[in-house]
Amino acid sequence: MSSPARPVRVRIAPSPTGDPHVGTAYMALFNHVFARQQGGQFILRIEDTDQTRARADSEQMIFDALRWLGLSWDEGPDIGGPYGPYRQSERKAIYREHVGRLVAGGHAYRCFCTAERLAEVRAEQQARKASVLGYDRHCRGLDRADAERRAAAGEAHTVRLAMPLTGTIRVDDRLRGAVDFDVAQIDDQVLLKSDGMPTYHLANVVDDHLMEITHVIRAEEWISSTPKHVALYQAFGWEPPAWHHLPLLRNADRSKISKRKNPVSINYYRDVGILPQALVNFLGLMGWSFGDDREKFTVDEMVAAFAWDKVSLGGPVFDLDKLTWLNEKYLHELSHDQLVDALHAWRFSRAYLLKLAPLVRERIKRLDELVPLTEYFFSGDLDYTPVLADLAVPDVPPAGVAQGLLAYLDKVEARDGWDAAMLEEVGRAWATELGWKTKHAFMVLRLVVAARKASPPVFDVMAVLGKEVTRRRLRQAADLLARRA
RNA sequence: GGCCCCAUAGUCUAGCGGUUAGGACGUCGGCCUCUCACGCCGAAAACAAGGGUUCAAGUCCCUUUGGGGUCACCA
Repeated sequence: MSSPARPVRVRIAPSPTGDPHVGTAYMALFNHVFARQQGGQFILRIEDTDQTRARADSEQMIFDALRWLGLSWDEGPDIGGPYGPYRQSERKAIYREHVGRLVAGGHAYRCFCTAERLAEVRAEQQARKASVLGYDRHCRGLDRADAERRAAAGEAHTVRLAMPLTGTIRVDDRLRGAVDFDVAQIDDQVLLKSDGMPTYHLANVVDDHLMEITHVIRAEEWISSTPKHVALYQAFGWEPPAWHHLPLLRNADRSKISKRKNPVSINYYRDVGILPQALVNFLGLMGWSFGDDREKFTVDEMVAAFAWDKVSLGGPVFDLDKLTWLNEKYLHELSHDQLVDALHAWRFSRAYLLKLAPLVRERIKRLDELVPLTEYFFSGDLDYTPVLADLAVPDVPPAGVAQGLLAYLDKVEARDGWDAAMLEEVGRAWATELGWKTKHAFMVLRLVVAARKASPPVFDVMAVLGKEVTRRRLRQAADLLARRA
């Protein structure tokens, strides 16, 4: 922004820790639109520095979901580019070298504090209701040569940023104006973890600089860590990008959108038959408008009309009803041919029927029984009213059943992949743990996913139904049971 | 709790000192119609509160209230 000749380069940096998130799509849309309008580049960078949370199939799902939405990128791990690698786990040497520079310059220091000590410090601060929580800078005063010796000897440690001790740091947010932070509020952030991986803060600053990112367009939740990033830019002697913090998508209760309260996986919307152009359009309506009454528009139209001053900062509630209305508009616009294509891409494909075939083959006496038998595979939310009485486990109150269902969900989500064997393995362990007979436990699951007492093996049903729809049904049923209690 | 952000109907939003505060979703009513849906017409529904500034405040400033975010070897 400071030198107008510099081409606009923006990025999104999702971490592959689960399902492709609508928040990722939301940020991708605004980055993509701005880059295209400015004739710049949009970069996709994978922030996979947390090995404990990384999920094997997650990265590919992010690519697929964004492609499905039509939000293309110019550089990324899958297509390469002149600023690669675009996967942070492949850039460890770069971060290490930069941290070395910081330490040498006195802008960072090695910290040998154990997780236990940090927990104690935190507990102590909470106990005395300290106004400012955070690291107590215990290792900041360590003799430098001594610290280097300990590190060289292999002693486990992290590297922390030595924040300025007095003064304020100004974040010039392009959407809100200047935001000042008192450095007394900010502790010495870990830059390099003891496993040698960088934290987000370090990796993000180093990569944004090296990749020549000009505008950081990200969610509002980052705004309070931005002063740390600004301090890092200062420590490196680099010029920070232009900051744009967009509002957070919200649940109906206005908290930050979360899977506990709202479907957040892009795959969910795909699986219940939302068209990609409707989802993208809807996301464009969240926090942005043409300035007139236009609500239905394409990405191209948004690119043509985009302006930062048309962004509103109140956190928008993600309203499924309005998304559905928009989807209806797009659906009605399709030709018969296109409708059939959409249905085919959704569930009426040979591939999907092939998944259904083994489940129904022995259960139908005539072909005309297929549809009534498999209706719940082609439905979104189910109506549990007819089976409400059966949706129970002997001697367990409804609230307990609800909790049990959510517990199953948690266990299953902690695992990679989605197949019947895994689902059953988790299911058996879960039933044992709760002390529920498998017969009862599995019947409840069956009623949740199929809303009927007769179905193919429940874990096969869940496998074909997919994670998103299964998750939603478990939550809906749990909510229903919790409300009855 | 500290710090930071935000504030027009239940929801998404227009408004950028002078408007009967506009549009959309949802809700309700009606029309159309063999049914349903679509479509069309209509209704109820908002400037969080209090102080300023100004001839004039939804619009500018302050305070309060409310909501949110953040305070990890997660991003």
